[in-house]
Amino acid sequence: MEQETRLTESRPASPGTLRPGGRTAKVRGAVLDATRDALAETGFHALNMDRIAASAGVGKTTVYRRWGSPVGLVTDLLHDMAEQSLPAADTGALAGDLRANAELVRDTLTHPRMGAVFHAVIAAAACDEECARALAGFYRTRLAEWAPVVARGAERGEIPAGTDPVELLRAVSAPLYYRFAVTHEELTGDVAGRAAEAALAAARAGVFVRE
Amino acid sequence: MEQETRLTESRPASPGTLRPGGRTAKVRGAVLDATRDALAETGFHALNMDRIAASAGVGKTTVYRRWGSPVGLVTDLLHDMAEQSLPAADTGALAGDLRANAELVRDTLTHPRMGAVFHAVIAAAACDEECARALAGFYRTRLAEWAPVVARGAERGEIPAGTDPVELLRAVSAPLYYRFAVTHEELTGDVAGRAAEAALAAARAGVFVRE
DNA sequence: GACTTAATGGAACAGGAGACCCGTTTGACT
DNA sequence: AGTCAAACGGGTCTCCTGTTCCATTAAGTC
Repeated sequence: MEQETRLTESRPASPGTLRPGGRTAKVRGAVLDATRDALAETGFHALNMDRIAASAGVGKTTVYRRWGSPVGLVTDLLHDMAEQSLPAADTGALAGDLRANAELVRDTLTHPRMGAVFHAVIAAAACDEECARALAGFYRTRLAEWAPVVARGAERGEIPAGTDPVELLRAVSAPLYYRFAVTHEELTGDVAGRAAEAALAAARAGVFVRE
Repeated sequence: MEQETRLTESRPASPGTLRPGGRTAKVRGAVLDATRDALAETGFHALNMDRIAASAGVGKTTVYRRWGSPVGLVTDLLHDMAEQSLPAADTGALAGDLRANAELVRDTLTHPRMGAVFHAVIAAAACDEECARALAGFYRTRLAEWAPVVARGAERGEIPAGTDPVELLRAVSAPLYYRFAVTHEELTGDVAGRAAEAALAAARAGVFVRE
């Protein structure tokens, strides 16, 4: 409860936003790096503010003041990730583009460092409303970046006109995230391939046409 | 770290397994009920061993001894859920059965009490290996219960022979869990319907045929 | 280059989580 | 019914988490 008030009042105009100079940015970089390391090594449940402060070479007061809690750290990590965007593929055929998208998701989730971060983000989002909103926003922008790929496919007539691009892209991601977050199965190349194929087959059948 | 040793040494032959008599079972029931309540009210991050003990009317020593941590509580809750199984549908047509499956998943995840439990379980599984295994086992049995439904559909020729039943069922669940756990979007009836339709379309196209 | 103020960091402090000890209760077995 | 062992529960103690206070450092501004 006090966690929630701290987060909502410290995020919009928190320390670091009014004076985004050299030191403040360095502190944030060091803390977020330390957070990534800690997540990769010991996971979200062991995320400890004091240890983060120590390994980032920063006063623990600062960490508590600016981030408030492990969930706050992960949420900020998410904001940081949202700022770096990767370009979408363009192989000339929708099947290839969707396959590339599925492989990108797979690579991210199986990456030893990134995978741990995503596990943490999902756990944190299940605990905290604000983190959930940040996560939703992250995927909204990520999917929007790839939407033109689907639109081009529709123009080429590979899928029915009126197909909802984002809905199709969600269908590609869903099987991968389902295995990653829910059943914790291994993400093989097969799984990614089938995710792309299944989504495309459904799109061709008109399941994602917006009425 | 000490959490891990405690869990591994207390779960396989923990108190309560050697003497599954009246009191022990009552204590477990009360504690798991209190856990469900707490999850529904305040979520996983606020799960507090002392408060659980108090609201279950049980000594906190007992809760610490038998479950060790919030993750342990949620893991046991999961074991408890795994024991109650619901019968699979049989509408006579695969499309209807898959739709029923999707609706069942949707009802579970949107159920105010159950939804909170699933959020907690997913968060706990992201933190703890043993909980992740328990969750994986839960879905293995759940999906196995529905596999005959798909097999009947294949016999009726509604999908290609050789279609992997579990793979098809995963495809139905995936979009729902993706929205539930990752993007935290609302699970409308539309979403469930499209999940079933898309999975069936992909199956008809032969995407889930085991080579 | 001096001034103002945001941000940092060290130290001390309070509160609560979690472990331990040991007496009590209760189920299982004869 | 009586015995034994297992599980429960109250009380206590310790250590860690998170907060507060204040001096120090360094951005931004003139």
